[in-house]
Amino acid sequence: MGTGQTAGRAGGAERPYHHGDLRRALVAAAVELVAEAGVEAVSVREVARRAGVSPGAPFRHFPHRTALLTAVAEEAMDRLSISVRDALEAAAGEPALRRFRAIGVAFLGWALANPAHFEVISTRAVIDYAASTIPERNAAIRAVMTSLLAEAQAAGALGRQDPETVLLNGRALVYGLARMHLDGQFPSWGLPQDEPLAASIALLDGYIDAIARPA
Amino acid sequence: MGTGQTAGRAGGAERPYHHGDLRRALVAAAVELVAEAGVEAVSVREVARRAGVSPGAPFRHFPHRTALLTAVAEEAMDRLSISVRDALEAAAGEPALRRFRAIGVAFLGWALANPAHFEVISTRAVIDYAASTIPERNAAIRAVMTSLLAEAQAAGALGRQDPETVLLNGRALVYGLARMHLDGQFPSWGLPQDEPLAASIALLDGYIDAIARPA
DNA sequence: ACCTGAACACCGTTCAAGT
DNA sequence: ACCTGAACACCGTTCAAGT
Repeated sequence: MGTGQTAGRAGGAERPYHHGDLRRALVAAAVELVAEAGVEAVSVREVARRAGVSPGAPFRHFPHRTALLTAVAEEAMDRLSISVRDALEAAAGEPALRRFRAIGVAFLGWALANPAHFEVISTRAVIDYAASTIPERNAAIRAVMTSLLAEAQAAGALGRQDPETVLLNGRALVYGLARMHLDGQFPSWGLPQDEPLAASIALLDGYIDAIARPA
Repeated sequence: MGTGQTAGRAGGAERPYHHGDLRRALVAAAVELVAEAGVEAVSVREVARRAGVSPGAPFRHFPHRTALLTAVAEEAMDRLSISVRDALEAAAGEPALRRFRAIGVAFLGWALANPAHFEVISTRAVIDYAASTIPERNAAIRAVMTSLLAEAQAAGALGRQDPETVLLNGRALVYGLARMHLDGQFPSWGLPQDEPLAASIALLDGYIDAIARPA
């Protein structure tokens, strides 16, 4: 044990990393820190400490703190995308408007369960949003929503609203709810802190009902 | 000039403040900084510098940076409240649902025109939201919205949705739009960066139309 | 009563020097 | 090619000492 030579790619890197896959280790440490103590708790130095490396080392892999957090955000966005995909698979047989709803429910479920990660993928002040892969991930989800609403409209399931308005208002609603929760505003709007997801889904259902064609 | 004695209350405090109303000067400097360069640019030391005072002086008036920013947020919230009040006065003669809409328009107008101040009053990570006067200001606006929706319902202006759902979804929608704008997400949702207010109001109108009783 | 100025324990970031 | 460790210019916050 301890001949101090580790392969760069495969193999089981144990103990400290003097050579290992530092980039990945840094992102992993940052992801942990975000979950444990929120975005503001992520300092490059603390991440370096957790990776067992000197304070300057991370700058070999990320030009600045924002770039590190952007990598964290991209990983978080991947998880959100998977959540949405799973929800769509689970709702595969249902009408288009129900599948549209399922995306909202998945988003709310993920955002309320992972507030700090939701903050990272959302907040401009924290990451380089435009330069990240997040907009394209978003675009993919948006495209699914658009086609679901087109399908719903073709089936006569929509009311008076045009699909684009339904899409954007739905997105803003769900994003707004997730943000209100994150920003600690549920109490001041009479929403329960204990069952935030149930309350949020009930509101989403109210919205869906408002834009659906009357039965 | 310069006999170095300034009254604590009235009088015209000129030049530096060696004694003056430092608390107010600190808040004013912080408000300026927020507008100029955003929340993250507000450091206690920079605020002290702008007020012409030593780095430790602010801590005589605010226990921590968060308390200073909370004072900034309360001032910002006052301005937002005035904006809403003015909009309600301007819409005095109109039907309840139009006055409900006017509150949303005023909120959007203020938030999009003052993104950094909107961030300060909204973000939990930045201020002590619960301990501030902001929740009560919010409650006042919420109370007006509630009574407007009750009035709208009594007049038969609402569709199937119950007023509480209409209220909370309306709030989440408008908050979500303001946040999406602040977080730089308008482009990735196909919304114009140049005319964000017009686009947001159009969406709000779509929502109002969806919850209104069909004509 | 309020402010100064030095101090402490942190930051992000850079850069020579090491391996 | 990648990492160390010292350095720089910042922070928030505390606290003796000054007026």
